[in-house]
Amino acid sequence: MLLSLAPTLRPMIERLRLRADLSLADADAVLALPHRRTFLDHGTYIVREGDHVDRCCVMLAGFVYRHKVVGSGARQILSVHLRGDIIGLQSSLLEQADHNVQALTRIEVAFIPRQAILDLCGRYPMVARAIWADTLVDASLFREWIANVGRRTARQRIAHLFCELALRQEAAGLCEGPDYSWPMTQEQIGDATGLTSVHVNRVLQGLRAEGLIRTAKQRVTILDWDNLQEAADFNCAYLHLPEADSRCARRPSSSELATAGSC
Amino acid sequence: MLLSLAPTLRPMIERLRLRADLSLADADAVLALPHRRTFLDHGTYIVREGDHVDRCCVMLAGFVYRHKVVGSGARQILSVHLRGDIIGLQSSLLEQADHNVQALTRIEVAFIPRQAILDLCGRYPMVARAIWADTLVDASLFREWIANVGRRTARQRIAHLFCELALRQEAAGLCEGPDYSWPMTQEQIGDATGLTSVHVNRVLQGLRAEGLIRTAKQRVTILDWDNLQEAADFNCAYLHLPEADSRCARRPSSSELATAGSC
DNA sequence: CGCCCATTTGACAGCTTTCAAATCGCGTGG
DNA sequence: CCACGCGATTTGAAAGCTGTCAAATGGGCG
Repeated sequence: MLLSLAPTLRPMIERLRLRADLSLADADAVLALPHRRTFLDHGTYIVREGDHVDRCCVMLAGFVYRHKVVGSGARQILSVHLRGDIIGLQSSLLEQADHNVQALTRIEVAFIPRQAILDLCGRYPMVARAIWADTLVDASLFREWIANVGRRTARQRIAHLFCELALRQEAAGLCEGPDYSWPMTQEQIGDATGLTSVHVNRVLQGLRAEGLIRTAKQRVTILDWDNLQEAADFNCAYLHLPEADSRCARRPSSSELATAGSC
Repeated sequence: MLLSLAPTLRPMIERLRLRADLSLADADAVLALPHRRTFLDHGTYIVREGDHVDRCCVMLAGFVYRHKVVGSGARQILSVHLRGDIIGLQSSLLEQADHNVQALTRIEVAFIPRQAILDLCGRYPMVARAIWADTLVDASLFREWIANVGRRTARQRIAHLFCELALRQEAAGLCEGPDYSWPMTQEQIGDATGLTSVHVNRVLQGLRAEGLIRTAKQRVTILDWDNLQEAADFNCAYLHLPEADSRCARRPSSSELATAGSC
């Protein structure tokens, strides 16, 4: 059942299995994809706006973020990505990249040639469907972010970002209780939520004072999930996580998590 | 070369041809898709958040918009769609719809069963690739909108919306000079840009006073494209319109358009 | 002619931004 | 082990863009 030889791309399989029912043959074909595994330092650009990209990138460890720079020089972060996420498909099917992708932390990734992906999709329809579905989930997150920066208060936006990254880390099997890694500075939180770092700082102080979160260096502890979720106006449906359906509206509290063994 | 029988889905072919090189066989297969053509009144919901959707929808005429409603009751418009756009693929590959799709005007659409699309994609890889690429362009627009509501001023956001819809109408072959149909009320412009209708009204007055645009009922005239584009911080690269490459950074002025015959 | 929705207008409150400047945290070098 | 350096976090005060709340005006349609 589990695959043997150098399963570098296993995070990719795990992800695609969430998006469609893959047969063993499908999974083997994915694992057999040609790829180059590498480590990259914090700050490294994976894609630059305007680039012509001919490969995609599977996240194995660490965090990256997509962003755009507007005319005034301000930066807008568009999404954050972690283990299992597949990025750069956009850029590889389209003419040129319309945004930047940059490492938020030191990362481990696998680069897969664009043509290998296209060939795979041509021969394994269910894999194609899974990858396509994954890009559609990507788009769903973008839509939620539009609503987040467009119609929520600063407090809600920031709390929402915490909820999203926490749940996605859980889904990727990265969590250990209510404690999550937190790769963003306050300035980056601002760039993700359309706020200034100064204001982010003040809102963060509020969330801490209310006992919703606790921050340490590079980590965050969610002390009160229920209230944080409410403060965030967060509904995880947009993440399209299978089996999250029932747990979603009211996700298990931190204490329940310990016994549920889901982490 | 041109196709004969009831080419209801021709707008879809024209769109997909922008996304990939389709053979005649590919095109015929698309035109042969089973579908139901219908007219729907302004305000009709095509997809509701939470729906389980089993069809997609090709726009033939009129405008629709996607939107979400946040906890406070405020609405955020996520995108506007016109002739040739294919919507509801998101909802048909994923479990349930994460946003609403509603008619902005009276519209003409063709509904295609989800399974027919999946079958088609399985048998015609280039069609699959074209449709996939089209959904990726969709995602690109979402990303630009995140940057728009997140990091631009009210004036830029609104001007940007005008630029986008103008260029997309041109690309769809809907325009007749610098005069475009404009299906949105000021309140809807606000919902699309994260502003209130009151403020939209004031900004609009500014744009008119500066001679950038002129609005009539349901229509807008772009009087000074170059300056509107500059006021909008608009760069059309994110639309991924073929051949717009060179015209993009500096698009032909209104006067040039008349002689270029591009409309 | 009258209703209803969209557009305007005014005054005022307020959430966020700006602009500095101080403090903190932490890896590095002496 | 401690000083240094630099980025990240905090803090303060003041300005400003945008929102809020009404109310008036305008335009289209039955």
